Amino acid sequence: MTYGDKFDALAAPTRRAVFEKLKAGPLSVGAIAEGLPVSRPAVSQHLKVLKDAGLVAEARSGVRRIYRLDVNGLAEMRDYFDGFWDEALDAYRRSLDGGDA
Amino acid sequence: MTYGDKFDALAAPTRRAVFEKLKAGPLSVGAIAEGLPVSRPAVSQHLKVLKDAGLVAEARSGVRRIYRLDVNGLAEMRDYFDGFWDEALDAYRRSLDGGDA
DNA sequence: CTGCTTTGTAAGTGTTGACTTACGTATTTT
DNA sequence: AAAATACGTAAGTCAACACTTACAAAGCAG
Repeated sequence: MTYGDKFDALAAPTRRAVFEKLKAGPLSVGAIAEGLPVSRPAVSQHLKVLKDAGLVAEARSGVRRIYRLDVNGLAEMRDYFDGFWDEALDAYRRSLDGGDA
Repeated sequence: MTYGDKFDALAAPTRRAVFEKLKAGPLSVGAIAEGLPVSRPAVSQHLKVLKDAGLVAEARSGVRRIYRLDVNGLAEMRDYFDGFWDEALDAYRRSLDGGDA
């Protein structure tokens, strides 16, 4: 549930493909696996990692499990990244001021 | 130089530590390695990955090499993430409209 | 209740990669 | 020029992990 887990979860290309498929909306495991070049169990394992990282959420619907993006997890990651961005820009401006004038 | 390379570069904890050290400003390789629980060559290897991913830039200064964050690479990653965020929110709102009203 | 569908999990395998030590190279200093 | 500093690179090792097949569980249809 930390930043590191999220970056780590998005590192593997297949897992990123799973994640991006959910951009369009909630999907069942089978629907996610369709078109991907890996087996369905592999997709299940990727979904577990994404869920543990707080990037996706799960809902039962009969025999299916519907996965969707976790908006809160996305917000956390965006906040972290925005903070990083601000600090980096500050340091960049300082380096221009003090270092080159 | 793509998004995937950037996420992959930030997945490894040590490499993320190297990256975050550069938030405060440019540093030499030795200064980066100081305090980290890995050898200096390991830091060199991490810096190569970060540089290939477009996240850091290098400058020679005498016998030292000064590394700094690559603002352009950071901007690319932020843009990708913002786009993702927008699409995800759209899909989220659509799912609330059509699915639950 | 029996069978079919959908999914998660266990166990095993192969590859990737993070790390180490040893060495080569370039630049500054005396 | 010789020695010292700061760094990158090569080679090897060990653990992590993405993936597979086989199996178990849970819900729905006949």
